[in-house]
Amino acid sequence: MNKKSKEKSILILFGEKVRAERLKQHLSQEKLAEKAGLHRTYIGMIERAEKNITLENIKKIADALKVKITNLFEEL
Amino acid sequence: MNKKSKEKSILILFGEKVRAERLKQHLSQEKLAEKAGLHRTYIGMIERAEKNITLENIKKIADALKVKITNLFEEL
DNA sequence: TTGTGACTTTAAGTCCGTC
DNA sequence: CGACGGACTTAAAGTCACA
Repeated sequence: MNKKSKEKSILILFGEKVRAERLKQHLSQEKLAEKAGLHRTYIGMIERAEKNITLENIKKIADALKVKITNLFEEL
Repeated sequence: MNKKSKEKSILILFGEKVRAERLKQHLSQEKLAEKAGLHRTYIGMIERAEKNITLENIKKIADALKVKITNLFEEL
């Protein structure tokens, strides 16, 4: 899986969801990273769909945002 | 993340969901692997929660099972 | 048909920084 | 605050032989 591939993928949709929810709560990437126990640069990479996130980290982010995982995949 | 850790995690719940759905459709791990474009043993590892699956592979499996991703996280 | 250990390759994920 | 890069460590991806 190439880091630079442009396919309109689930990763992009997921990143958009995370960003939208983060902004709605007025959190910086740094704050969200802190809450999720992840690194600040990594949150940015997820939002830009540069990394293929694992299930456990999906859960950490969902928890940090206080949303259900299903909310992050709504129209899928 | 230790392969042997016993934490009742999201990985276990996900594996159970996949197995339940696979059996409901009377598919072998091998058949599902073929449909998903993944390896036979890998599907087994996912069902037994030995691998922290990434989002793209979650999608492949959901597609192969013809279910929505949200269905695989229903009561989360 | 599935589980498991061993294994190599690739990518996830961290941490430093600059713009 | 966020995008992005380089270098790095750890873990996932992916495969195999055999139980």
